[in-house]
Amino acid sequence: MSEPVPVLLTVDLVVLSVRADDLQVLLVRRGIEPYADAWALPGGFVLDGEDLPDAAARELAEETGFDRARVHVEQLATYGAATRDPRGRVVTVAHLALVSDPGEPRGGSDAAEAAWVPVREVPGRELAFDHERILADGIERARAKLEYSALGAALLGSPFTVAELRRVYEIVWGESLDPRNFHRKVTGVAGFLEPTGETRTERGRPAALFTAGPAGVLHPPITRQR
Amino acid sequence: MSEPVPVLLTVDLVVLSVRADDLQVLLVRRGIEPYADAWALPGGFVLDGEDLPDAAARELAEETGFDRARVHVEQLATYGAATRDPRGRVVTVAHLALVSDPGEPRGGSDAAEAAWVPVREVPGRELAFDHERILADGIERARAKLEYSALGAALLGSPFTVAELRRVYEIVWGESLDPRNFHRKVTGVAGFLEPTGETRTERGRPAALFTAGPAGVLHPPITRQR
DNA sequence: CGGAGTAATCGTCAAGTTGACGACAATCAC
DNA sequence: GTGATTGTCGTCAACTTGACGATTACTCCG
Repeated sequence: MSEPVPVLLTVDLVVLSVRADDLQVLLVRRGIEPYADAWALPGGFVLDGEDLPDAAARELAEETGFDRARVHVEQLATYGAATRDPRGRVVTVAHLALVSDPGEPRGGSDAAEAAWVPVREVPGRELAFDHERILADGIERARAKLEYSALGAALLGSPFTVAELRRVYEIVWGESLDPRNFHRKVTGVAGFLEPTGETRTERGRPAALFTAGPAGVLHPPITRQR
Repeated sequence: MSEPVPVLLTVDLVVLSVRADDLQVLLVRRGIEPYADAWALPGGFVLDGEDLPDAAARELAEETGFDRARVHVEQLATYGAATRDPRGRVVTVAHLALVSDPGEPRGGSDAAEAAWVPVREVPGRELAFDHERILADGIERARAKLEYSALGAALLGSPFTVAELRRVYEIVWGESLDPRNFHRKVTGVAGFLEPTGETRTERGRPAALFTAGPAGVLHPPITRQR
């Protein structure tokens, strides 16, 4: 019959950001066994009495200094293969965090070292545990949600221009988008972009500035190629 | 510092089916404390050495007799509020299962009683733990995934007619769909429906029979009203 | 057998959306 | 000023959607 088996519970974070014209993920170098010196997703044990969203927000704050108000964090999936951690039964609830470019990461308490790594360079490095799979799932979730949600803005500081938003889509999806059609699309969906009335000039004609609007979902969605 | 806290791990199942022209969920009456005699989602503890998908499939088989080959099961989300179970720290990994009408449920081992309940009648019954929230999340997931995935077929026996599939959409979404446009849409998306060449007659003109095609995602999606 | 009833399927048309791309606007560097 | 650069607006054909008429192929009943 069902015997309850105690497990250890962790939260791991797929922290994505668009930096240096690239989709990057925050990795930490593990200081302790198992997988000492290997790169891994930031994360840690869920503390006594702590809810999962709290644990994820706490780990994110420890690693990046971001507080939960400024970033998007959502639960991704839970990974519980019996053999995923050699120490025993450790189950992790992975979360996806999208942050705007935070500059250099703060060294966290558990982490010997933290670094932003372009996601396309990750397959070269061996990540600890099943973190490569978790990362792949997180990236796919982010790509998919850009289509129908207002998450692109979470990867940008506020306010932002339509061109900056388009660049986020292009970088995350890895395909180029027509500036005119993208502009028509995002400005045409009610509640998606909130015009500030301000403009910002960098090169060329000044661009209007927007903040994320109240619409959580985009209907109809912005479609990527198949 | 982070002290690992052992937790007990369960899997709970939101088992949905379209029966008697209604979206129904499989509930069990709890035989033991806490929440003895209350209705709850079927589920149970993850066993030693058991992976999460295996645990979910095992629980599903125990409650419904369905084997995993014939149903769609996917991980839904993980619920871990510290106070969700009065016995202590119990974290549950909820799964969504979509099954074709299985007739009456088998009484499971843990469950004193099992019953199919129309989802719209659930708010009247107090479900154990946070199961009401889990159920709501499962229903919303099912509704959303019908739009862009081939999951509708998982709620039907095989083969099925276009009208049966449309009825599934109407029941799950709670809105009526134009038969002609629906037919055009689903037969027009490549790889979605596989014609068997057979027909079935009930009333009126015989309907062509289909099986689910190889396409996992529908592009463009079938949209429901907003 | 000949309707009447019922449901499946095909067609049509206007309205809306998309993709491709031309044109113009508003800035900066010189 | 001129040219380079980028943002924004417009246009047009191709496609998709929503509404709905028409036809087809059965069963049932007299």
